[in-house]
Amino acid sequence: MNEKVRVRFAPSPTGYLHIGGVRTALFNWLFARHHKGKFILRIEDTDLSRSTDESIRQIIEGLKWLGIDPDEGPYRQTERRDIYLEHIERLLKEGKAYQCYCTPEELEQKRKEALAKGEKPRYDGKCRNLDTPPPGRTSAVRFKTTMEGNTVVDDLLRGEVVFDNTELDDLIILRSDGTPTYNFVVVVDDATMNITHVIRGDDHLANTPRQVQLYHGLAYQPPKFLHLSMILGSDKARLSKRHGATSILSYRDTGYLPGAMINYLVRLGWSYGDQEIFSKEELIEKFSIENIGKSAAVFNPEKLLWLNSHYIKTGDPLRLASYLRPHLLNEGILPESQASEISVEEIAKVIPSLQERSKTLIEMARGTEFFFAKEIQYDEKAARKFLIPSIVPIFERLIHMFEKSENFDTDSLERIFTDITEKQGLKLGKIAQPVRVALTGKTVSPGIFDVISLLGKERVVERLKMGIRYIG
RNA sequence: GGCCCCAUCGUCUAGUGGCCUAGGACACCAGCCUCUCACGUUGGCGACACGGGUUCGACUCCCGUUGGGGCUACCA
Repeated sequence: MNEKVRVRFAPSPTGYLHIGGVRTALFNWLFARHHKGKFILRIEDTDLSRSTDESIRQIIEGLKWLGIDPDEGPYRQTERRDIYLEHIERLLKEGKAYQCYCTPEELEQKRKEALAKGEKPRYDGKCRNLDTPPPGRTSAVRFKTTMEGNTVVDDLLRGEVVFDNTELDDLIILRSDGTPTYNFVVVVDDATMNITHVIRGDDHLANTPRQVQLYHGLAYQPPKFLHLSMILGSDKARLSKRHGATSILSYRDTGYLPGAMINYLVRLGWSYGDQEIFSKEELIEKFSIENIGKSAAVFNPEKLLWLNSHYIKTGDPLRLASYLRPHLLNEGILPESQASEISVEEIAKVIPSLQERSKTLIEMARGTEFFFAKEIQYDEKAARKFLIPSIVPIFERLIHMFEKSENFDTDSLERIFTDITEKQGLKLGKIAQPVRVALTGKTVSPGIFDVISLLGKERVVERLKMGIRYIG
């Protein structure tokens, strides 16, 4: 690993960027950063019919949100067509590949027959030694696979994985429409981009012997391989839409912090003793292949939530404020005009009062309503229960005390409340709840002294008076 | 079906032949704290898939079984 490390993340833009892909990207990125190497983003868009620009946009946006920044790319395979054709030409010239005139329909037919007989469907090599091409047919190009002996994949995680070459067949490297196929371009790309380590999902392991043969055919040195185990859903099936949100951006949009996401994902398949919490810098320093696990991991939303709440709890209010702003807008707490104008400093003021009681930024956004709302709405049940005539004298007393109080910090406020509860022989709860409802409209809020202090004398007095008017 | 990978609490994992009466974290349950909701805190529940070897000694090594996952396309 003293050579310059070059790794890549190579998603296909055929849907949203999902959790599993992000974990792969993260491991590649950490590996590159740890070894001071390069992390390259490459879009595998050889399947024209399924690739979309929207998907590419989402991949880039998702990685950006998480701070998984590429050093090179995004490269797009559709832009590297000439390179692939050159390589195909070379194989053809060297007799290592050949034109295949079989139609997809014929192939499909043969596959069905093989399956029906309980055999493994393999290409029968019909066109392999054809002297005269059948007229009027388009052709695809197949690679001449070596079918004797075996191919060994040397995997950094799993050791030597041996495949019997009789399991393989001549794979198509150029479709009849002139576009190259995945197993071929991935080899050409990784070779020509000087990728040193291919770290990717387990689902690619079984295709790797084909790729190894291609490396040999092309006279390229294969990279080191490392196949990560999959991330599964709660039913142990491969993670998919059925398991709920799997798009990385949906986590951003539902109030998760990128640091929490990274911290969660890295622990799916990697560990460092008993440690659970890692900063990015720490991960870069500590990440190593030796501590990657071999077994598949089940995605556990509860633990992600816990990590998110941890990061909210311990986060810097100013930083949290910038993440909170879009949710303030989305939740309708602040109108668009105001949301863009208000400073992070202003937003950050309320945040400490909510850090301990918010598991997501959405929860936090909702919790700020008392602070940002011009006029508060009473929750009907709360008002009926707590805004009752017997509380009016207390409110009046509080208004009086607040108005003559010079300090409005939580300590001074607590003294005012203690004074009242002692004189009246009441428990704090007896007056805190009605005050809470008068000030926030709800029975749930940050600590009452925090609420009062944050709101400031003027608004507190105003809302208490409004409460009195409501009662009377 | 064939081939390949994997196997410690419900979940993520520590464990690299004696340190294990198997540790931590999430979740769950109970107590404490308390102005609401939370936070916090204390305790509890809870696993080496099974069967054979190897060894003085296996969670750790080997084989098999079972279970799960992946691949088996002119998808990636």
